[in-house]
Order: sequence, then C-alpha cells, then structure tokens
Amino acid sequence: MVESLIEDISKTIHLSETDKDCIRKQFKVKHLRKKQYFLQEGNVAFHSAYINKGCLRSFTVDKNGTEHISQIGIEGWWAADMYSFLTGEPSSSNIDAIEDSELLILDKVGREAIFDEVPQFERFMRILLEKNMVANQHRLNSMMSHTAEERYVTFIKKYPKIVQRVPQHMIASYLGITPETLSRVRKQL
Amino acid sequence: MVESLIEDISKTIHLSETDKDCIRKQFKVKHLRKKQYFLQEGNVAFHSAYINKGCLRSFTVDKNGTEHISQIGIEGWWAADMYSFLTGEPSSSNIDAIEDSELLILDKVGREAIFDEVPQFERFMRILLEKNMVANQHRLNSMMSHTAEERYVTFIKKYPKIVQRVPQHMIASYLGITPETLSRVRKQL
DNA sequence: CGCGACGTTGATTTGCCTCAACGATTGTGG
DNA sequence: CCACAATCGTTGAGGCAAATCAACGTCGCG
Repeated sequence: MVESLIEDISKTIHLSETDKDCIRKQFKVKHLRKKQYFLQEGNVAFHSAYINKGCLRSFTVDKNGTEHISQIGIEGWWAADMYSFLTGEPSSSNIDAIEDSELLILDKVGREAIFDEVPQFERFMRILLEKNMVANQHRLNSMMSHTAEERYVTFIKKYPKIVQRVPQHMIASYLGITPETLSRVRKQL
Repeated sequence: MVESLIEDISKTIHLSETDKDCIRKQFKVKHLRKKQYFLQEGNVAFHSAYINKGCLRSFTVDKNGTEHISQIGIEGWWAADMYSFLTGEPSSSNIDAIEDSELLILDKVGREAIFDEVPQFERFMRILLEKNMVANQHRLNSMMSHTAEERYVTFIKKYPKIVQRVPQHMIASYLGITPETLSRVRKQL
C-alpha cells in the first residue's frame, strides 16, 4: 500500500532500497469513512497526508457558517493544513473525506527523519511545492480575472475526473460561487 | 551586494565558505529602472530574481486590457513566473519594476548548479516554497470569503510598508477590486 | 508650461447572492 | 422493505456589492 507512494516519488527522484525502507517506516496508513474529518478547525494538524485512495477536501467556515472549499484532492495528491502543520498553531481550516479514503500519513518527526536520512527527498518535496505554486498562481489568477462561467469551463477541462466524483455544490464552493449560480451557468452551455 | 542574499539564506540553513562562493558565482546583478520590464508576456522566463533593492510586480492582462496584479514584492522577496521558468514555455504574465530596483538573478543552469553543489540549498528552497504556499493559501481564502473592505484592512495590517510605496490603484488590482471601489472603501474608515 | 498619472466622486448597470420553494434521489432506522 | 428525512440540484423573484462609465481636481515631471 505504501508502494504506490514509493513508486510515485520514484518518478521524480531515485530511491535506493535503504531510502525506500526509511520512507516505508515513517508513513502510516489511515482509513477515513466518507464525511469523516481528517482535521478539524481548532485542532493542530499533526499530520500531512498522501491520498492513496479516495477523495478529500479542505475548507474553511466563515462567520455566516458558509463553507469555502480551498482544495479538493484525489489519488496521488497531498492534503494538509500547511500553516498548522508547520507552525504547530491550531488550524483554522477543516479537512474531511468526500469518499471513503485511504491515506498515508506522516507526522513532523517522521518528516524530519526522512529529510535527514534521504536528502533526495528534500528535492522531491521542493519540486512538488514548485508545482503546487504554479497551480496556486493559476487558480488565483482565475479567481481574479475570470467570470463564474469561465472558471467552471476551465475547471471541467482541467479536472474531469473530479467533476465525476464530487457533488456539484462542492465544485461551486471551490470555484467561489453559490450552488444556484453554478446550476444556472450549467444550464446555458 | 550578493552578501545580503547570502545573509538571508543563512538565516535558514548553514553555509560553508565554499557554499557561499558557489552561490556568489551563480547570481548576477541586474538593475531595473522604474517601469522597466523584467519579464514580458510571450517571452520565456529565463531568470528567477531575488529583490535586493526596490519593488516589483507581476501581473496579467485580460482580454479587456485590464491589468491584474498577482504579486507585489519588495526587498528580500523573490520574483519569477515559475510556470515559464520551470517549463520553458512562454510566459502569460508580466513582471516590471514599480521603483528603480536591484535584482540578483539566477538562470536555470545556475540554479541546478547550486542544487547540485550545495545540497542544503535544496532545503532552503523547500522551506521558502512552504512559506509561499501558506501565504498563497491565505490569499486565496481571503479572496473567496472576504469583502473588498475586509481584504483591504487585512492588507494594510499585513503589508504597511508596501502601502507606503505602491500607488493605490495597484493595491486595488492586487486585492481584485477597481481603483474606484478602493477609493470609496478608504473614505469610510 | 502642458501632459500624463493618479485619486476622487457621482450615476447607472450588472453579475452574482440571498431567500424561498420544489422535485428527485439517496440513505437510514424502525 | 417501506417510510421519512436528508441531501442534492433546479428554478424564480428580488436585492446588493462592486463594476462600469464619465467627469473632474491635483500633482509631479519631462
């Protein structure tokens, strides 16, 4: 089960058997039922997670009680509240499962251990973060300069697999619009 | 002049004299006049830049000709179109100087050289990118769940130095609102 | 000086939200 | 296995925050 992660990492960097063992040792498997929290607002994010199977979302809840989905991830993605995970401060966001999921989780100590024992892992993470940065930049740009309709069209082109698996109102939230607006946008396509 | 960068990096990781020499060798100084482009849409971003002095902005231009500022950076920040820099594809964004600026620039080859010769630099970059990720997450969240006024108030608290140096209409653009709206928001504070 | 860059103010428009009601589907406990 | 409750998507009416369009005053600078 950890093997798919090892394989994934190996696409970017080369791992010796010793390296692989080190990584295998630090990740733990965790299963989540649909709707189960991985992280709840107010708690500290002790773990970062690789999604091995299933689908997660991160979201915040504003003062009106409205949810705002900041991230949706499926197999091969990572999920964590980086702020809380890095600083040890309580998180202001939530992460839960949209489907029954299997995660490979890593705590701070385990992470440091890998960074120390497998220097190449540092590079893997750096490259992962670079890609993430590009994606975030894209998303921000999309939020700032495109209409609801344009954002939706871009989304379904870019993430067709997510569209199939995630309820429409969550996609609306991810796009920063209401479910009603998304419904109306879809009608005229 | 490269020394301030070295010092900056040394806050995160330890550098030997050899390491420092390697870094010194790879960065080049570049001066920009106010309004001068560092990167122009359609061109490939051959360099990533550390802002040693001055102030830069990255922005895109939409189909109506409206500018959307995605980033404003001052001393100690980094500026680049990561997408173009990493992929070698033409950039769809622009970077120019808001003030006369001094940059320390690094091309892809130089960057690879540092990563290979100074393994610790990999860690520095990883940590920098992690911070960037946290900041981007924050910003996205702010765009999705806060009003124009709330975003402005947060901004002036978080970046008072930028407020003093950058024209108001650019801050409006960064916040994703029009100059008129920002003017009205400011009036009632 | 004269022109462009910048900020302000007013009038009007608009894209999206809010509120509300309604079917269809899913799932769950008795 | 059925009944009832959530969950989900849709549609309509009305409202609002921010955009657009337009005009104007000020400042700085080539």
